[in-house]
Amino acid sequence: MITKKSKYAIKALIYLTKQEKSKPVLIEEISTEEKIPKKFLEAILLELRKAGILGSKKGKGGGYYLLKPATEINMAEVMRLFDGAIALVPCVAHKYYEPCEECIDEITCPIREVFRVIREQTVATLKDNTFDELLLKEKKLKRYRK
Amino acid sequence: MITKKSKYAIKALIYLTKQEKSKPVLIEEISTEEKIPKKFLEAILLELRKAGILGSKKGKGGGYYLLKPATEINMAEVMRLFDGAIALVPCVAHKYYEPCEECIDEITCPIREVFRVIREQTVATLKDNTFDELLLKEKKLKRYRK
DNA sequence: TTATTTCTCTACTAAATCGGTAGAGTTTAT
DNA sequence: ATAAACTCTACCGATTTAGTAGAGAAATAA
Repeated sequence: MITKKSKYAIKALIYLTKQEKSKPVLIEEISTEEKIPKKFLEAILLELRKAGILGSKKGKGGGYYLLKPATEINMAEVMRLFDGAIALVPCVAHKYYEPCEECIDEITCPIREVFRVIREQTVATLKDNTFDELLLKEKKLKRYRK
Repeated sequence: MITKKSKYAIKALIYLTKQEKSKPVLIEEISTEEKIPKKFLEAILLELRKAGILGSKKGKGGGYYLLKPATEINMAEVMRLFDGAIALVPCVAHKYYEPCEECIDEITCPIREVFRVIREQTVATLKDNTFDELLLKEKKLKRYRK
């Protein structure tokens, strides 16, 4: 399962994607609109800023805003930031590779093969979903509901 | 990430798949051969028995054995048993569905759409991998190494 | 029938992670 | 100078993970 941090981060980024670009949005506003505990959200937005995804401005008229266009931020990037590896076993992780401690022979491990495929599928899907794509999806879903 | 319990369970099942069927194998043997802590493995095998995947026999000549043919046990089943939902968010889980607490509108949630696709891909891959398929994969990998 | 073998069950525990909260500090605009 | 905002450090309770300990029950063999 994904952590709440990741889910909150994705929601906050969707919210920011909807705004007029470069206009800073208050933590407070995102917190109430998206129902994310404010203090927790603070930490999340800070991490997104340190990762170069968001920019911030202090003082009156301050807040957070997207640094990159929404076409260049995807779900894989965000999830890796907050949850670490996307892979289900460390030995097939890309950015966070580690041998499985209890593994006897990585090269001939059939479990590894399966999880390698799953990781590739998952990462591909997450990368396809940039934040503008997510907005598009939401619009489509809202049309269908009517 | 998958838990060690799941990984150990899969390894133990692969080991049992390799044995002459219906011949019980000692916990001790699986533990030393697959390098799984014995006491921990006991709990795992017990759970597999309660799930109807393994049978057991007590006393001398006892041990654990597969109850179903290896073509009818797959990785999805095992992982669900030990780790619960395969989905990355509860709202797209199949066997373990729960609404996301912080979700405002499930029907128009674009995040949900993405995770629904990922869950479908992952489950399909895990289901394809029955234990006889895993054995086959291992054989192929061993051939290639030579 | 008694000893031995082997699985079964309950209870505990140490460490890590998750999902936060508290509060002081720093920067910027007015 | 003051108020508005983000920034940073430190903490905390609950849950989960990865085990361990030890007694019990059933089956077999002597």
